[in-house]
Amino acid sequence: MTRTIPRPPASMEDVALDRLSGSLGFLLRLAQVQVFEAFFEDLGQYGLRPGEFSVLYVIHLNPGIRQGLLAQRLRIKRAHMTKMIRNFEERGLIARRTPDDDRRAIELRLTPEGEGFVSAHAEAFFSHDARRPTPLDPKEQAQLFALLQKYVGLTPETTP
Amino acid sequence: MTRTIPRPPASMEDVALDRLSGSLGFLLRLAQVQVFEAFFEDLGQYGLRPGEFSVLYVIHLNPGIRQGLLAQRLRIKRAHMTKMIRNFEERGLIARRTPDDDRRAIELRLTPEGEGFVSAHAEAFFSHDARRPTPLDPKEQAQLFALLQKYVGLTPETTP
DNA sequence: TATTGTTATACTCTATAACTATA
DNA sequence: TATAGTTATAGAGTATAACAATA
Repeated sequence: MTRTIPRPPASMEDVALDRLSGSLGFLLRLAQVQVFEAFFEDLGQYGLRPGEFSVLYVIHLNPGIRQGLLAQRLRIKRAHMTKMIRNFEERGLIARRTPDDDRRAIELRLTPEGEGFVSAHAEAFFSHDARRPTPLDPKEQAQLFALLQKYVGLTPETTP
Repeated sequence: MTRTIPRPPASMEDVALDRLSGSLGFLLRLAQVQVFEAFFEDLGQYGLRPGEFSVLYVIHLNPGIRQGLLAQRLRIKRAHMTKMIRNFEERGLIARRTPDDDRRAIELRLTPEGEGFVSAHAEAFFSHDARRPTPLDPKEQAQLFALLQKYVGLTPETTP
């Protein structure tokens, strides 16, 4: 019986991960880093950030949506949403309005400039996934989408 | 032809996401927030954080691994890894050693305390996924793992 | 009393670049 | 000249709690 003295790994492929490669959180993190890296490489030059674009896009789809509901849906903390929204307002991309029936609330809409920003970048944003070569074939990609959507409790709206 | 005036959404389910629900980055973010929330709810009381545990676990599996290689494998920035490692050293969980053949480098090993920490928490950490009820059945979960592993370029080590 | 949004603070992680000591 | 790790700084995102205005 020979006991192997472990030699330190010399390259990334050498590094043992064992059960870590079966941890959902770990895999999601690696995947997200990879996706974001590709995203910035591709679209960072336009000053387009995924979180920001998502917020504007959802306001575009849901004119008059309240800040809190937007934060809840996108899983962004209310306090952070306040800062993002103020930033957008300063850039002239959104307009805020207090509705008469609840003067605590704030309804959000895109300004014409905001609509312009969204339509100018929507194609680049949404076709990004498709343009990137991935190790997954189209069928596997569709499966991955479906599983993630189910996992997070979203019914696929794009493929009804 | 009636043109519907869009009414602001009143609840999360009402919020239209359209093509956003087909964006990989968006889905990964939602999934990760969900997983991390569940993780902290479950294991936060032990001061166990996913990133930290992963680092210790990988050192445990790969004694003598260099800091840079560790950072590369876990996709943690080198500058940030320096801080994490120093923190672990201050807590007595890891030991650093400069090898003779390359005095620039630093080899990392767990101290007995570090080994104790890892073995004390490994079961809780790795069984976390399994204990959590998810909307996915076991077969779907296995599929999701396999697809994510393939996406990030990991061969499944746990199920060879 | 509870809710909507705001403010303030602190912490984590990231991004970047300049620095040291070795090679 | 290049590499391994360090330091410093700035920024994004998050977590938390206290607060004002309104319901």
